[in-house]
Amino acid sequence: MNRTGTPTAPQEEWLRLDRQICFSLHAAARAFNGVYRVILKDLGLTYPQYLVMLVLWEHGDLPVKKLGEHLRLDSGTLSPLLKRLESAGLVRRERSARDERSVQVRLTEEGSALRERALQVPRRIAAATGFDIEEISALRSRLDELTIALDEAALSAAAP
Amino acid sequence: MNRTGTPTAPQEEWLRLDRQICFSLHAAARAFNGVYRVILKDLGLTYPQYLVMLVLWEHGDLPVKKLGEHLRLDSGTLSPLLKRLESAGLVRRERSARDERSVQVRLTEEGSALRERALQVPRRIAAATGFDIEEISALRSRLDELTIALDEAALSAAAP
DNA sequence: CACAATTAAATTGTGCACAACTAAATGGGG
DNA sequence: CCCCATTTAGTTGTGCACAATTTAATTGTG
Repeated sequence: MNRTGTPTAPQEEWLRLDRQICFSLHAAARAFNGVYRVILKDLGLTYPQYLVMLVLWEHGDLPVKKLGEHLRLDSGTLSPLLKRLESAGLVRRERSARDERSVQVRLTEEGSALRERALQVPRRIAAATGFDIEEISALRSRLDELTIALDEAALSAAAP
Repeated sequence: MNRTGTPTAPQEEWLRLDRQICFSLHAAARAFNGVYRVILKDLGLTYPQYLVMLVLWEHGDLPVKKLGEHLRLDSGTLSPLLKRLESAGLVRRERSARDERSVQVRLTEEGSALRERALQVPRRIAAATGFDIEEISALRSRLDELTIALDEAALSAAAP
């Protein structure tokens, strides 16, 4: 490799590197998932369900559409997930009166109350990473840059 | 926050930060997945299938167990995935003669040949990230550290 | 040798991600 | 005012991740 990032290594080498980076990200996401799984078991939440609850706790009641924008998830993922949160008694779903296409997701008493118990989660996760808050922030920034770049690339599709 | 990484922010603030880091990683993994999906469509592979093929191209034929160790995946995930790769004609699965519990995964001619077409994938992915090779390597190192720490934490389980 | 413990795959069941499609409500242009 | 494009949720089908269980082969130990 050289300082400009222009590939000089043979393609074989690139294939090996590709395995490393895509595998690393994949593995890290699953490792995170595993730690959350353990810690969230107490709360009866999965990791994606926890993400939904975090958004609702932060922003209050939201239509499914807005929830999906915050989380980059579509109704294909959210509809069944919200149905499970509803049968767990944490949210209610109500058709909006103003626009009958829209479904408002509302925290129940129980859903709001769960927030108190969730307050200890981030500390435990941070402890599990062994990273301090600045390292976490730095990594987060890198990942966000990456996500933005990748989303753009996915839009401009599959040109070689 | 302060320079030691000791939390001084209120728990409320931590909840917001937690949303950010776990969300960032989750989103980055899915964005990566999306770009691979587009690029791998040509090859008729999904992202996890591509990971399996990369390991086989690099290490040659392997038993399911070893494959799982390289990828941190168990037979619950690999068995159906390998079945799909087999019906796509890319691998064969054969019970080992020496140890009948073990199943050897072997590349077919077609599976080996696919490697040639895969050689262009990493360049296209790297282009999509917009990162140069050193940035990618640095990020990879960070993620690997994170994965190791998280795996350890998951083992020592759910102590508050 | 016999038998219990271990190991390797596969299977089953749950949940998430996403593409493709459907259904219903909305809103703007002729 | 009516029709049609758009918007919002939901549904269906495929594939992955993982826990729990099952089956079969192997290994270790008395």
